[in-house]
Amino acid sequence: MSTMTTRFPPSPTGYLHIGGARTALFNYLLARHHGGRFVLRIEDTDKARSTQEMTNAILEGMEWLGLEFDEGPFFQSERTETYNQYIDKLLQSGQAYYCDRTPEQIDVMRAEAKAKGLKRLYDGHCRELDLGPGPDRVVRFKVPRPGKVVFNDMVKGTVAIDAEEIEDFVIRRADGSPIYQMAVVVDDATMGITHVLRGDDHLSNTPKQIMLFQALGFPVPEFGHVPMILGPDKKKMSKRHGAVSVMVYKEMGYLPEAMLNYLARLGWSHGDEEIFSKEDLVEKFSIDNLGNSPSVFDQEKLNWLNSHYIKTASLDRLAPLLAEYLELRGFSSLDPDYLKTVIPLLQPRAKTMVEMADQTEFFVTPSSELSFDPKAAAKFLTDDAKVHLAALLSRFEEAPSFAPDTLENIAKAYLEETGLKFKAIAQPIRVALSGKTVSPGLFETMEVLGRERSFTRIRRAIALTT
RNA sequence: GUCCCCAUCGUCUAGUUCGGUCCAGGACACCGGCCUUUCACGCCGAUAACAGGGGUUCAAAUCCCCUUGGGGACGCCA
Repeated sequence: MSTMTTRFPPSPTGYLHIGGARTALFNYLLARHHGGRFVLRIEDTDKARSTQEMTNAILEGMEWLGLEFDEGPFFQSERTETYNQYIDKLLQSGQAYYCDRTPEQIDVMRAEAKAKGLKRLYDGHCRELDLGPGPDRVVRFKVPRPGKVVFNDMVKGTVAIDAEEIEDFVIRRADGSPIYQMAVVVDDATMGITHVLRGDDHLSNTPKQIMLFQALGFPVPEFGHVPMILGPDKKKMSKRHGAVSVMVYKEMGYLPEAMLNYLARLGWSHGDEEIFSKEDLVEKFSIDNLGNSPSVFDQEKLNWLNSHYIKTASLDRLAPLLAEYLELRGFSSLDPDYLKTVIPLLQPRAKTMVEMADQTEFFVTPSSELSFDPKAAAKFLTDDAKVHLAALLSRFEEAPSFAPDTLENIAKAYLEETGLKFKAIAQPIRVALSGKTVSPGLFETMEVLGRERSFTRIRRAIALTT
């Protein structure tokens, strides 16, 4: 029994999107779970649409998610000769043939077939013509007829397709370059791929590929087709929702561990469990637990997972990350130790790192530049409130310690003397400190800001003319 | 149109392999309440599904058939 080997074969004609990322994850997990190998192969046989930029983007996405591969990346564009050798083999053995029908002629043929209500498959015009090589001639695979391809899909069970449903498909273009189906089969065979786990959309390619494996005398790998991920409209994902680079999820403030966890649970489950680390997934992943109906991408659940991971992440992890997001909005050379005192106040409040960055802003904005939200100031920094702020300020200045408890006791003592309710002073203090009506707990905030910032800000609030 | 795949709460799903323990469990979201200095967190609670119809059976979410619905594929794209 050879080592289990899986692969992820993206085409560099687009970014690594949600669906691709999940496919990569499942293949990664399958290989890791069984102690096998995971191969990355870049399928760039379509020269016109493949770019280096996309290849880099895909690599970046996989790195972000932590999907390390054991071999590759291999590039199909560098293996043209190999593919052509196998195509020639097929030609020599009479399992493939040249065809001189032009794309235009084929189009006409398909249109006519459609008009007559027939299958719009290539009609096999050149199948028995025994044409030799020539300019503008493609090579087509001679689908064995009559015939039937039956295979046992790892997730869907037995799938059977009649050869009548499959046309003599092109395996080499007129320009001499090999086509996807050929490249995939040769690669999977020569790279020792034992298990092919991919999206549902490839199900109809499978019989073609199996025929190719057989014609070439290669062992046929195991196939598994995972249901697709749908958008909220239950249609195939569009740019509107997940069909963008997974890196935009990083930009939106998602943690890779949340993304990984979410992706794993889309179409896969392990009893009632919801939280899985990458290690958990490697340990628990099994094809048997894959679902077989399409699933809808739900950002709300991703949000929940993300806030979970934000709440449980270490300060050492979060501080540099937060600094990155803050830097994007112009805050540079921030003190990591200061951020580490801010973060605990924000962990239960931020669903994303972007939100955390939002909420961190007033902590890192220099007090002299802090602006007060006009509405908040008008409502809470009244003349009345300023009197109390001034009184409280002088008491806070005398505080023996700046611990939340101490501060709170000072405030309470003041309230008792004046007969005021906490609510009367809470928002004014908050607006003074943060410029806004929303912030973490007042006294924790003061502790983190420290004496100097706190006092400066309260003084500025008192001095503010509204 | 043809072929293939799929069908449990709004969403992700458990349960389907070996029908009974399921008047269907968990999670997210939503709603209500508690906590409370704002916003969150947290805690408690509620609403919510076996697409429909036929079978088989003492018994069906689980097996079979049909209908309906959804998805995918039909390229000298991958």
